[in-house]
Amino acid sequence: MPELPEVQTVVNSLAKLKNKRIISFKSFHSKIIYNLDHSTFIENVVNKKVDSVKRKGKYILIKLDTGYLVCHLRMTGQLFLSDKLPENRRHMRAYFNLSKDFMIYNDIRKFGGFYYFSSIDEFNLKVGVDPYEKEFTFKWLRNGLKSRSRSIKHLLLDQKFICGLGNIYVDEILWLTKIHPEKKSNKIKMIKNLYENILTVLDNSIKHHGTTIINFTFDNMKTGEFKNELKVYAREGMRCFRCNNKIIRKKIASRSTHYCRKCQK
DNA sequence: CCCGATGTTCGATT
DNA sequence: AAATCGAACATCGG
Repeated sequence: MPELPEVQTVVNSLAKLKNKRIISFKSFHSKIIYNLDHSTFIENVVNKKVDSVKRKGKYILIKLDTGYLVCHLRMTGQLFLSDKLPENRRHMRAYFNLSKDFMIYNDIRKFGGFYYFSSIDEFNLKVGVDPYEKEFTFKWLRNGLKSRSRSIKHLLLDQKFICGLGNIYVDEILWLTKIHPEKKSNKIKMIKNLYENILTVLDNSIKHHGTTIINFTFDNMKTGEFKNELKVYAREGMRCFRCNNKIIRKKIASRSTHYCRKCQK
């Protein structure tokens, strides 16, 4: 579910986590830690103080005294701060006790979870370039597209290339740039437009606190309003805002893809 | 009731 | 090497 704008929204909502200390960790789902066994994870995380909360791609990076507590929300994860444990704990998979309050992790589908990395280099192996990093330049994108021949939809979804884009925003960006999602990346002409539109779409969505279709929430059940700004995603059968043609939906790169056949070439 | 679909990622198989 | 598929899991709608 959450892509870069939603994860950024969650990171912003966790600002108060800075300088708090993790007193204890409790989990209710055995696969919640991806890269360590539970006792090793707890040894590394408990009694550490939070230095900063940032994001790379779709990962939430919580820098501790030593090492990084990393969270990925996958499809339905929700991470938020609360003074008390919620009444409804049906989907609560874990929580961190922060002495005065809690950081709670809910996840309907149980795909998401946590990592601990002792160094950021170890984490960085998992992802490519984030659109908000200085490495993300027009020239970098042009070289990346020219040197590959996959469909642009597939390439933009590849987290080891650009990290942070997912199914909603790739469809939105390609619609805005008038690029057909199956176009091979090395044949694309409007790379400058594509580069600018990646940042434009992400900026706009972050301003609206991301997109809530069904499950995305931040800061304990607040929802994102970018849903109202979507131009193609979830608009199958409706009219294209640009050319009035019907928006179609087709599986591309194994993902449900929305586009306008008439004005995306 | 059963089938398909859901915003993600990983690993196995073509 | 790159594309495709299923699996991880819960829920909802047709």
